[in-house]
Amino acid sequence: MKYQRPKGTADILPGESVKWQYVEATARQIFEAYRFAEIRTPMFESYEVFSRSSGETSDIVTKEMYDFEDKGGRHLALRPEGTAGVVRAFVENKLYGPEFNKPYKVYYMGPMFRYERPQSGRQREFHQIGVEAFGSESPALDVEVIAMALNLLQAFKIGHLKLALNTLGDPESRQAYHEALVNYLKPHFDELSEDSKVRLEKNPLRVLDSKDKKDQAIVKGAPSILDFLTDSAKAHFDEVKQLLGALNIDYVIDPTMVRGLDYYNHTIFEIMTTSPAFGDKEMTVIAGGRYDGLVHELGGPEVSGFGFGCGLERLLLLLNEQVTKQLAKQLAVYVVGIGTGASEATLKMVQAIRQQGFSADRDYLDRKPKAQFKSADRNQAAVVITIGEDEIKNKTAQVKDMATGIQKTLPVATLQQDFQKVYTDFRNSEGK
RNA sequence: GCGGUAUUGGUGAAGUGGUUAACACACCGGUUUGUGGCACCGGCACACGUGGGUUCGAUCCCCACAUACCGCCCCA
Repeated sequence: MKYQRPKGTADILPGESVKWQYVEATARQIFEAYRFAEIRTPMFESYEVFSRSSGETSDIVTKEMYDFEDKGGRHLALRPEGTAGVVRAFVENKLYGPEFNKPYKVYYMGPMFRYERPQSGRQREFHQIGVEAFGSESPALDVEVIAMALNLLQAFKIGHLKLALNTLGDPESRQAYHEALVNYLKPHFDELSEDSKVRLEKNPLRVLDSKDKKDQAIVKGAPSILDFLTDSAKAHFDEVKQLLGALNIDYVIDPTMVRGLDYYNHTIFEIMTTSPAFGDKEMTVIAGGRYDGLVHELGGPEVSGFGFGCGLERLLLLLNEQVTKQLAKQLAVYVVGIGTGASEATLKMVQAIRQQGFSADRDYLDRKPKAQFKSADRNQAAVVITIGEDEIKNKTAQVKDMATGIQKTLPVATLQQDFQKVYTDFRNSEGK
């Protein structure tokens, strides 16, 4: 094959795209119930928007960004995640101004790009649905957004959900913990895996997340972030837990959960699920948290933020057949033309029906009636209209209800002027 | 970026160093004249991811590359 799509990208074909439309439409519905409004930001931004927000040393910035110089010498990057661009837009458009509702709540959906090794549910161009809420430090906001994330997944009937919760505390808590963790790990340095030795230098919290057995044994004895929270950080987290309880939302505290992006603090969460699609292993579908310093970091005032990102490809892998089956679009009318002379009449008929708001299709390959009926059947046509020489002569057409097999002869004029009536008449007779 | 597995028609796949690359599904056509199912018959691979090499000869052996999938890193 001469041309192939770039590594890690996908063509979303008809049949697949209906699922995307369904997921996107459902998400919009839910978000709007929570009063989030859509924001659309560019697919690429100035490189610094991402390097500043995600952290200069984060993996995303150092090895996964698609960055390039444009013809004007600007250093740009394809967005690897959604939050940074939204925050930039929030600041640039001064959405923190007094005339806007607080919290300022937005959602987005679209492609993201990360240069990494593709795997199931993980691509170089992938899609996220995400939300951000700015301007409230209330734990109630944390909980509401988490609840919305759960709502989203529940709307798709995805089971085996697990909400994992942790807090990174405020900068003060974080620094104290950072120190304690490093002090704990240093004496074990030689026992750590090669990966973790590097992590200890770059981002010690990552060691907590190691999949290496020996590392995990060491981590077991490590201090917990929860013991290093300042009073206010602890109060925030306690309130979050209490409110989740008030909504009867189950969660598990995972003090070893960390984040790939540097901008998070306080509450962080992940929603995971197990599915055959991921080899029955746990896979994170939604992840998010609080990022109180980020708006300021990107040049805005001290405005807090809370949001999450949802991996669409991963979500799609979880949609079960029951949900997707009912998505097939039914064809209202298939027009069968018999004989070469019928093409004009057939064309006029499909056009007239389409103009009345119904879907209509026909044959374009001069196939025999039997083959045309087969197509009608395959397309799940509700009604077939047949036009042959006799019908043309008499200005009539055969109209057949495919479910019952009942066929009537009707004037062409009726079909072209009031197909709605014909259609509902058929539907009613089916009910009986 | 590292390690592993895979790559045959529209799809699922079988197969061998050597004249015709199984089988099934799908699709198209037919089984007499204008109607959806079933049955039966027939058709359907510029040749086995791409490029090199070994060989008298390779889809089957070797190398490189590409892509997919799995594990690691990381992550949605």
